[in-house]
Amino acid sequence: MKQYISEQTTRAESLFRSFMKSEGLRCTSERIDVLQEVYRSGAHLDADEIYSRLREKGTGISRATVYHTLDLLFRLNLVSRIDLGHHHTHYERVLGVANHLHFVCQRCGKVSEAASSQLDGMVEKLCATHEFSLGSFSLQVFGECLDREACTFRAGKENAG
Amino acid sequence: MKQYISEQTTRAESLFRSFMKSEGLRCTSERIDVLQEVYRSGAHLDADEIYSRLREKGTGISRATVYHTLDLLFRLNLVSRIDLGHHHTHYERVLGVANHLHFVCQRCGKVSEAASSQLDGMVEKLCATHEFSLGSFSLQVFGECLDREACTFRAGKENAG
DNA sequence: CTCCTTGCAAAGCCTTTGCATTTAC
DNA sequence: GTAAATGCAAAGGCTTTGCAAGGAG
Repeated sequence: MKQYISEQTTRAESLFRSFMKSEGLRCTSERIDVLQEVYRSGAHLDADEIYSRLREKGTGISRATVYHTLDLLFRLNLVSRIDLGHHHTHYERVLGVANHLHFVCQRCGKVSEAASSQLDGMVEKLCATHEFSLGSFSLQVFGECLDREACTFRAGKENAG
Repeated sequence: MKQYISEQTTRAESLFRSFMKSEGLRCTSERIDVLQEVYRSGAHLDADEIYSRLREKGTGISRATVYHTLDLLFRLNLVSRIDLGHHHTHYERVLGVANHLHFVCQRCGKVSEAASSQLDGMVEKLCATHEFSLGSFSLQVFGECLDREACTFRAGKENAG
């Protein structure tokens, strides 16, 4: 698994470098840092979490740059935006995790994931039918954990709105 | 179609009334107004659009009440929250439109919809497997219109971020 | 050398909150 | 009559923007 993430991170980085070159944009260390943070964590982070993690690692990045870079990565379809019901955007890597969805419990706020082998194909088929070029997609399911013992997670930042 | 929407609006309203009764909450005219606005429009509106539309109709509702009510309707799974990449939440009716998804063009900002007969069943199956009780779901696909002539839509509020 | 990018701080926008008033039941 | 809901305005929190300084190509 660790191997796999590292592989996708490298792949994302090299894709990013060619995108940048073809668009006449610059590959700054800040941009690479943001890309790596999203890819290595493998979780759904919000802009502030990315900012804090990078600052903790000693990167002197600013919030403005984090937001700018996330916009850029989103436009290039290297990260996807997801709405977990917290009234602010979360970001997630695209490469290597296309076929999954999020369950958001409206009672305890917990976010869990599920993979589906069908999902990817289905979205691709729908895009083809509707003349749409697929960049990224996100599927959120809101509801409640059925396992009431598991439904206890509470943390300020992670609770459903 | 108009007949169908009206039917779903009535169904939503009566469901809403029983929910309210069972929870000991009150059916105020403001709450009914918000519910009807979302159901009758049939589109994905944001909180401010709902507020403006109701004000234009002469309803003296406040923004605070619109937000409170949308929270309530979301918790009751009568409306769903969707993220169309505009950094603020849009709302959509749940009853009668479960099996559809949104295409968001990152170039022109246009949002279009597609229905899928498989989608609903697939999400239900995944919920069952993962011990999750389905309230509502939303699927957004970000990418670009392939039909370049159609890809021209530009309007401040509706552009992709 | 150019002009893209960064960082800071301020501004902007959406959403929530506190409190007095109103209202559904 | 009483607890719940509304409305206003202010506060809060996430995101964007303007501009000077810095840096990649």
